[in-house]
Amino acid sequence: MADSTPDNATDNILVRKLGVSVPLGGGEKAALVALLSPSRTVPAGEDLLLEGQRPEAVFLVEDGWAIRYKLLPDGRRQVLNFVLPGDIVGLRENLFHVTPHSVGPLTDLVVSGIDPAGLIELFRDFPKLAIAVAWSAAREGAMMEEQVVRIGRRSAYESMAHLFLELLKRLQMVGQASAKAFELPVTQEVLADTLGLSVVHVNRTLRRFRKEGLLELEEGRIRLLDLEALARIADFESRYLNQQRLPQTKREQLLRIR
Amino acid sequence: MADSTPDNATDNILVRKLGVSVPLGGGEKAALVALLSPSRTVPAGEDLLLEGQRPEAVFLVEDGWAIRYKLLPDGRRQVLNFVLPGDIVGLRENLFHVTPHSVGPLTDLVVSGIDPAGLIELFRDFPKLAIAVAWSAAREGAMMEEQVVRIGRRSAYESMAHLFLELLKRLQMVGQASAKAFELPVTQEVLADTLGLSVVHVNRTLRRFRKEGLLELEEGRIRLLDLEALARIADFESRYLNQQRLPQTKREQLLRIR
DNA sequence: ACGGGCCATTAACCTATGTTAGGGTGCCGT
DNA sequence: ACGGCACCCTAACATAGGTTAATGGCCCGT
Repeated sequence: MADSTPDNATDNILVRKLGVSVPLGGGEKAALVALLSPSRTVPAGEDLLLEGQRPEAVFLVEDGWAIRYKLLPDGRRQVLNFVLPGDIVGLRENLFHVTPHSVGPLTDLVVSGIDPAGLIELFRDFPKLAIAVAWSAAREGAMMEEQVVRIGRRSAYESMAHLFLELLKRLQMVGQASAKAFELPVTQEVLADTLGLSVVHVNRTLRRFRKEGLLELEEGRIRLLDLEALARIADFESRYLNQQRLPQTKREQLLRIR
Repeated sequence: MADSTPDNATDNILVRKLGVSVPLGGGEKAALVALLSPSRTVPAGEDLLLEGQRPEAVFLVEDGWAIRYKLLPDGRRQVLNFVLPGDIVGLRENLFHVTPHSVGPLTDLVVSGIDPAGLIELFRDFPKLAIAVAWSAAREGAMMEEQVVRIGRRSAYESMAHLFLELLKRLQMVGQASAKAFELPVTQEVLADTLGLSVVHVNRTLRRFRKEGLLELEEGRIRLLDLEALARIADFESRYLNQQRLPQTKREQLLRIR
């Protein structure tokens, strides 16, 4: 849930996101904002990054959705994760001379460019920023790990519930979701390619959720009707998204399984 | 296929690995080595990191294998990736209050501790090291993406071939594999939990590979008999593992280091 | 107003993979 | 030397999820 102090509310979305892990001072905020070039809109069809190409630019997504994905030669597609407002695209990829995945918008995308060299400059003067960026990268890594578990060891029913809950939380953090509903500008095909399923089975599974009264989904808007039930089905644990500290006792419990 | 200059051959394994992306000078190498505490051996049963715990230490793995894994409450396990010699454990996790996954040795593990604060200190004096570490983290991210595609969109047959090829390449880079064979200290259950399959199906799939004369696997040693065929089956593309460094000019731009 | 896409939906059928249930081997502790 | 115990292997059967195919709605360009 986004911080609600008036001060934070007016911050740039990037500042707000990085500020979650490390409190940023005025100088840091200003320096960060100064790095951003004026925003422009990328239309829904046009990929920002293409697998196998040289990564050119680094973007901050200010509004809209995109996916990171990979294609197999026979056309199968796997969506790696969703890119939401506040996310940075292309920073990690910039360390390679060839991008390992593509990034394609699902909606029109409002982005502003970031000068990667300038960002690295900044790290020298504001080490906190380096930590904040590293933290954000680590969080992305944690989400990727959840994605592996979802696909590898959860059923379609479980993993779809898990995905919806993750999206809800992520969107709430950037102020783009209410308590239980959000815009979901995604076809069933995209869901299928995210969860490693077929379109037909995604449809079947959605039907089941609807029949059980767990969610409504129409016209690109989803409403999760029973968060408790969904979290139980998915074994959803949002810790990896907000990283609160575990209470002492629970931590002790977790120690010696298996 | 480690670099074979006598100079590199005697380098510490961490130096050797980080040096792949960014050439390191003598001062950098020495400073890095100075960070390492004397190595000790962790027995095969004892987890280095436990999901949900506070991450305490950061290790360099000097010898042996481990897995990063997650457990679901009902006991299902998903292996996220393999930790091989030269890999660092716990650095990313140190940014969180709570570790998102466990790390368990598959063999006795020779590790030496790294002082994370000291490492971050070093980044100030040797920015190249920061880039090298970031590069290594990005490479891990790329491997994780491959893991998602393997599990989500490849068949058991394809994804097992893909995994074996990835392991072959990774081990060759640290001098632990010959042209087509390597030690594989892994039960079929571990393979199953890595690929999101059942043990029985792993066994079936191995039988098929054997029958087709594509590999031999016995007593913890695997030999890939037809790399070409396996690569074709898996659509294996090793670029994400090699990732030559950026061309000079671009890199200088990025670093702004002289 | 029409045709063609794209998308959601459903039913019928199929198969890759899971589950259950065993048997065999080698190793380890007593 | 013996009984676990971990691991590999296999067969028989079960099912989650894939495939194919068809229908209908909606939007968009002409």
